Amino acid sequence: MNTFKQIKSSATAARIRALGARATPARLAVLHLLESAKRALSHHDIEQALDDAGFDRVTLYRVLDWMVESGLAHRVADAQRVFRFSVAAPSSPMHTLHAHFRCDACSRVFCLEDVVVQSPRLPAGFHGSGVEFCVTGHCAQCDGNAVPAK
Amino acid sequence: MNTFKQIKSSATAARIRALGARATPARLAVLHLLESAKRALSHHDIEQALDDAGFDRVTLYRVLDWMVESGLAHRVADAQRVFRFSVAAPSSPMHTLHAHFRCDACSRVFCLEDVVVQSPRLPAGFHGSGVEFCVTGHCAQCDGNAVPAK
DNA sequence: TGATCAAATGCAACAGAATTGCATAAGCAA
DNA sequence: TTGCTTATGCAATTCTGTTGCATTTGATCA
Repeated sequence: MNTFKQIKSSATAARIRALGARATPARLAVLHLLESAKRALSHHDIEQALDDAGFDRVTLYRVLDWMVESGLAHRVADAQRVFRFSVAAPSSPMHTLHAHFRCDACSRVFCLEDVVVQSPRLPAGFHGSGVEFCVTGHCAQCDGNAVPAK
Repeated sequence: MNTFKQIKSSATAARIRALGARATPARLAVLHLLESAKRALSHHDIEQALDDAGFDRVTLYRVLDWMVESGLAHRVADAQRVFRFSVAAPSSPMHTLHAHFRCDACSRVFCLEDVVVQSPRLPAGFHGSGVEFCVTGHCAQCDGNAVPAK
């Protein structure tokens, strides 16, 4: 397992400093976690995954807020009205054409990378700047299983 | 303003009784309100709109739960992780192909009646049963105004 | 009408997610 | 290493929604 010292000079740390922010352990850990996750994580997921490091709950909230503000991550409210976070694709011009899949059984949220979302025609006077698109159903692990995955 | 007596035998009341439920003042009031609203209302919106009647907070929550259960209304979690409710179109087979517009300025949610949403292709093993589609931006009243509409 | 009874309500307490204030700790530039 | 600004940790609070339970009431039937 990497210590803070070891990853302090990593590309991730440089990316954080390039934004004018400090490369702190909490930011490095959360960013690494989100980058390695294939799905959108809740604050609770992140807290459990980084339990060893012992970050304060509020610190994680603030790191996530900062990531969303600086464009490193997306934030969506899931059906249980809990925020979920996923890394923003660096190439994506706006984090607006993002699609998700939420499993009704295990409540996990997956990013649908290759789904193209187009904005529909809107009523007169309305101007759209972003689109949220979420499909619900059963994920590959839960489909056909009585017991939800993990 | 209509008294409870006056609207007790209305078509709305009959619709409620047809579902095997009692036509109570709270249900009539909420149903009337949602039917006359052009947008999805939060519990807070509803509480304020029906302030005169003095319904308890919990009663409104339970009426809304009942409406969703019996198919009279849709419920979605908005970007601020607040539930919003809108009447279900009686003809609509499933409340899955529903599209919304959320104003970034005033946070109100509008129903986009005529937008057709189709489910995208999903990864192997995934099975979708519903779709949520929400466009964000500025509504007709807030567009170009510095101060958000009410 | 009036009695009856399950369904609905009101009140209080609770629960979970997220935010705010403030004193302390720590990253990083000089 | 020093100093300053940013980030963190802790406690308390807000906001949204839920649960338990005693009381009231809508609708049925005599």
